[in-house]
Amino acid sequence: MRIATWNVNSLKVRLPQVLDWLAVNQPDVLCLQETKLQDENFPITEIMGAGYQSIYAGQKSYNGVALLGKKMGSETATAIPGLVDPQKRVLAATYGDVRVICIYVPNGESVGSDKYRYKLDWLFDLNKWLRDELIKYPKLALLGDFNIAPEERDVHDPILWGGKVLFSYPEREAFMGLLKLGFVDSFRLFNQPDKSYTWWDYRMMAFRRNMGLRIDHILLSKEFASTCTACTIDKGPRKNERPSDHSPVMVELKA
DNA sequence: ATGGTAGAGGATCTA
Repeated sequence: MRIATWNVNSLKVRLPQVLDWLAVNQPDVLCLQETKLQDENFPITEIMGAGYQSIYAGQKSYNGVALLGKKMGSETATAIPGLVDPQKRVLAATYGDVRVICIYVPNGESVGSDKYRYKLDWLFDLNKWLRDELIKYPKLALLGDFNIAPEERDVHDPILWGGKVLFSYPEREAFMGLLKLGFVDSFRLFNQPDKSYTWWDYRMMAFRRNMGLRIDHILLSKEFASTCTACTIDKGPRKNERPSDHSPVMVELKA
């Protein structure tokens, strides 16, 4: 089984790249973030043409998440239970005995801002919800754009980024809080190239200079992680014309 | 101290 995540920064612009990527990589489930599409505009027909079923939760202009599956998912959830939030950042569905939770964690803007507070509160509510989900679903994948670089080696310049949003201690503690629930960072189960990142700013030729951060993650429940055979970042799409600023990440799992 | 780019939508807001 293959499960992948990709922040596409507008599915309208990136649809041809997503269809190409699906054809080459054939994931069983692809999680998308920042679709920036209202539900009535979701390209279900084009995606069906590539052999995938769509589940989506979108809004105008911002945010928006989707799950593309070779089979249709069930038990769909479009928000953290009990959290009233007009921002579409969560989408969960069950594929066979596998629970997939796609998240687009708030960016946080800058440390100390209202959006930063919202991010930390949101992460607290996510943590609370996932305690129950882990009990309910032994095979659980939590993946998406976390907007957090957990460790120094996940940041091209940890001195420059020290204390800044995406790498501040409260955010990194919230990430560690998810690991403490029993999730495993699948990327670190394997030897990886040095300076592996998933996001590069569009500005200052950051990609060419590999000035990136690893902020897109695939966390697996312990039982599920024991079946994981690979986790890879695909830098290819970031080299496309009109690329997303994020690269896809994918895990492979035994049977 | 602040710019640089991209996307949505039609002036800014968000990232």
